[in-house]
Amino acid sequence: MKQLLEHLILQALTLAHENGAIPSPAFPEIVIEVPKILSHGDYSSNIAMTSASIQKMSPRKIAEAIVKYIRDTDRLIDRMDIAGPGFINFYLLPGSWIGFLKKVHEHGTRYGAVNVGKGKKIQVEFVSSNPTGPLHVGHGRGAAVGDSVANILSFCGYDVQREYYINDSGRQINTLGRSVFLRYQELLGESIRFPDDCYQGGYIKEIAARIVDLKSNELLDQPDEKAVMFCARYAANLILEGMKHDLESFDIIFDCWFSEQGLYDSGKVTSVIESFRKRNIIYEKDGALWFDTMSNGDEKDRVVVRQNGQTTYFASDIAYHYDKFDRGFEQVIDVWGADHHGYIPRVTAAIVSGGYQKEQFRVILVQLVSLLRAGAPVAMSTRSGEFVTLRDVIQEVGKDAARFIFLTRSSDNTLDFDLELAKQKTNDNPVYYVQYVHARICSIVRKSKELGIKEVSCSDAALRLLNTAEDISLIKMMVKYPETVQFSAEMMEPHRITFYLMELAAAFHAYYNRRRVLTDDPMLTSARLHLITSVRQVIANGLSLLGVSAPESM
RNA sequence: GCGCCUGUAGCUCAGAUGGAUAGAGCAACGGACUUCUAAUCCGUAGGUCACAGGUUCGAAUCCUGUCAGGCGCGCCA
Repeated sequence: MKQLLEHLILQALTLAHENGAIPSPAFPEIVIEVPKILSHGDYSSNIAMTSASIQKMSPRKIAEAIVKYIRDTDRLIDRMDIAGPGFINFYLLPGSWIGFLKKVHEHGTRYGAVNVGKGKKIQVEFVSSNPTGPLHVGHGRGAAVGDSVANILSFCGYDVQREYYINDSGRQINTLGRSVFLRYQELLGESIRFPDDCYQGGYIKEIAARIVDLKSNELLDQPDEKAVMFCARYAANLILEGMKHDLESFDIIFDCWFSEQGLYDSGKVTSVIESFRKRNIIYEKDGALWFDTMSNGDEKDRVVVRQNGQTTYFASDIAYHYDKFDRGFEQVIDVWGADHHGYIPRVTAAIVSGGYQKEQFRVILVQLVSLLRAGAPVAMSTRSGEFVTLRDVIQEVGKDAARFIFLTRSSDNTLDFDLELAKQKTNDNPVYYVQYVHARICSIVRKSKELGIKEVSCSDAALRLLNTAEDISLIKMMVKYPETVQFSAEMMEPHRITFYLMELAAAFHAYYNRRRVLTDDPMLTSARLHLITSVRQVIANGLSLLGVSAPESM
């Protein structure tokens, strides 16, 4: 609809200029918006005001010229007003809405899909938690955001790949191995001293116990280094399997689990460093190798090879991001916890050094989650190993509630996740509010079938009966859906879908309480069935972008 | 000290490209089930958009500064 009005206005401007009503053929971008106040029309444009300085005319005069030259060939517009400082307000004929309503059923599960991606290969990397301990709520938020962004992009025509980067090399993995090996020794009766910098959680003991079952006391006879290595590999694999399992029960399936160690094994890390050396963008200082990130916007240069000869995490991360582009992705999205934000300039710098555009790389920062129970903070300490895992949360509140709640805030904001609230079936917990719409409509449809009403395609004459304020406002809400999806895709902000769904749900519940769907008038009944099944379709489509189910009954 | 995020109703938060009278939900108060699911709806009340300047026809939105809270500033990941 907006595009249509844009077209009409452009046409009017051109005509007005040709007929000498306005002097300049230069027109600013035409913006159509839905006024906040109903009495300001169905749509409005500020084009007359933005043109004022170019045309050197008063906004109202320009507006008059535009209105005069609008050629409404499709008979959509009831009337046009010029209001306030120069807004042009459009009031549509009630019948113009039915064309938009029909589109919902026409496009079905694809309704709302705007092809902005045009097949562009894009990768979304998210979660990427170190395999040194179970996933917690914070990872859950990253998972919900990443997966939903991937859903939305894919829906909008991007060729999307979901990837999980496994940090299976380096010091943390070694620490994991040491932690497990110590517990292993402890289980076999040796007296140990368990250092603070080792992983304290109970899961370490469980893993050690499994190794005892598997290997009995064999590892004790091996050199420590070898035993630690075995424990590290074994534990990391086990933890990774657990994460896969947890993520699957969160309905998240990755296309690729990418190993950091693999970058070392294939020599990619060393070859990247070698190429930097040849290009003189890497230099030696204080016995370490530094990469020049400062000339590309970082606040200082960064070490890639330490004094002790070991590469840093940054080194493999450079190789990793180059590898992404080598694999053909035109754009690369990383979903990170906000505590890593300081890392963005150096990775961006590395990407620019590699000859890529900085626009090809985008980080979605997700702020912290605080876990609460009935308003009181739940103690979370990785150090003591006492924390509520993502698995616990899913088990307690359910996948749908968890995913929905993670997406009820913009990622820029911290989020309080209250376990008691998430379980409650009230308005405080909007998942059910939205899902209830779907279930309610399914129930009406079931009822209609019991009454012998067949869901046949509905005539235009019947649809024209949808002319009450409630009917029109529901249809308007649905017309807004594709715009919402598109904007959500462009901004990579899934919470916009969440808020939209809550708004649509409110409009439907209001409708339900004021208008009966199943009436004595067969024509009206079929029209309203058509209307509400459209709402059901949009709710289902939106929920699927969030990764939340649409139940047929509740 | 520097960087990033946040500051909007009592509480939790929406407010893209600057637009008309700043919106929801919760909590409070008053109503609506002989009728398609009351996990619902309707109504009332609630605001110096942290503060101070600036930009312009017009600012919650853009710029500068200040204040408050969070996060980060390793040859850790």
